[in-house]
Amino acid sequence: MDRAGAIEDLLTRRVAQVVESGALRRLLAGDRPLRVKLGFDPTSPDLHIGHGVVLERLRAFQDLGHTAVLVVGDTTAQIGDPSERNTTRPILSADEVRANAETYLAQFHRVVDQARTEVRWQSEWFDTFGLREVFALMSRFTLARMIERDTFAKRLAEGAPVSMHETLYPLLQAYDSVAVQADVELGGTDQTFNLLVGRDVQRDFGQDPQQILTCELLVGIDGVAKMSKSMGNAIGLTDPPYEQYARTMSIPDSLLPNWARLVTRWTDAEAEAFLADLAADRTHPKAAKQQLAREIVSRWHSEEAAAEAEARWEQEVSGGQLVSEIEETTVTVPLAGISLPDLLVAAGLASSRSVGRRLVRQGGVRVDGEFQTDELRMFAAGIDHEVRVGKRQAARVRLT
RNA sequence: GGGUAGGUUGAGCAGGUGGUGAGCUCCGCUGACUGUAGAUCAGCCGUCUUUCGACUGUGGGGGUUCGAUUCCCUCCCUGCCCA
Repeated sequence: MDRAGAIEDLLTRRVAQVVESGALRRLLAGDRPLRVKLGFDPTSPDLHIGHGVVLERLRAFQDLGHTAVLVVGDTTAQIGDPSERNTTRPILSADEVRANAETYLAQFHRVVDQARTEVRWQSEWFDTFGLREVFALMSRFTLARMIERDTFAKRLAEGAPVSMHETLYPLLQAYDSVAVQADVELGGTDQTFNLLVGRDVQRDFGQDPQQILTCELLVGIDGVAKMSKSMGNAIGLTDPPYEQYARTMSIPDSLLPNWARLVTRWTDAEAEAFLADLAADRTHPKAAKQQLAREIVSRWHSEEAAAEAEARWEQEVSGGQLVSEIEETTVTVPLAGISLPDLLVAAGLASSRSVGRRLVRQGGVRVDGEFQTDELRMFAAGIDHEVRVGKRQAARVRLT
């Protein structure tokens, strides 16, 4: 791909919106290496494949000779991004923040070139930020402007609490752009408001406002909310191959377009062809999803890992035979033996004895392949058992 | 500061002004069906209990009472109105 084509691709592929695309095009056409900012809060360090979309755009900037500027939000982490619903966040210790940042960076550099990345910590400028500076920052913004933001507006309408310090979050993130002199900032569409505030604040500090490029959001495996670790609907970049494969297979069919366009290495033409075949019934939805799952695992692990994961999934889930390696637990059995519900609890397959009893009654428990009906069955020490609950959970239990 | 409405099991609610709140909808779990899921259907969905039952739970703490989710005191948290 030539440079013009690469620029075009950068500005359109998986991109939701470019603020002032004309201005960004002129910057990209110039000789000056641009400073392309991306911020993250070191609250939860694990990246998921939805983040991959933004990282890949950042990498595309690098490939055109620009510099990635990663801002570690060690200050704003203590507020919590208001675009997440949860208001209460634990205050992290400095050590936790550092550890999270390290984990994050290791995953980040799987996509983004380390050599052309500048890592900056917010505390660098915010630790010496005085009340005067806070005043200056706040005075340039109005309450009306702040509460027009959709998440605040929504919470206010619902009668949910909005804390004052949360309104500070966008301002602090915006000031980061001043501190690192960002030319461009990237983010998901949920970051649009924060990114726009950055432009205003930069103008106030005499800088040219940054250009903004937002990426399409990936919908989580529940098919409803955007992918997020805290929602439990995410696939982590470092999740093991089988995990990634199986979780991809569990997405609803309706999500295939969203995923095919965002999380594959396919070109737009390839993705559209894939979707056209699906729509015209030339591809079975299951086969299509398997193709997608293979692509995801291949991308983050390897083709071999993807093939293995698929073979295992076919056997275990599709074929209904869970035979693979299972976690092994050792349980010390009292002289009288251990009852089935206790065994389930000890193996971590039930949260309480009552739950264990219910599972047995509902016919969801198998021991060594046999469905169990007697919730009072006792097990003696010395014999190991393979215990399964439902289709997914299993443990090998060593009784001593 | 004044007023007012609230805080009930993971979430959202109902109920409840002294005589047993485990009731609903989500979520979740198990089974059936399928194409793995989803959808649909059936069941379950506080803890303990060989099933008879027992215990815990209505923001925290204290009080009155034979008995408190209910009455009283106090503290914490949230919405709205007024200033």
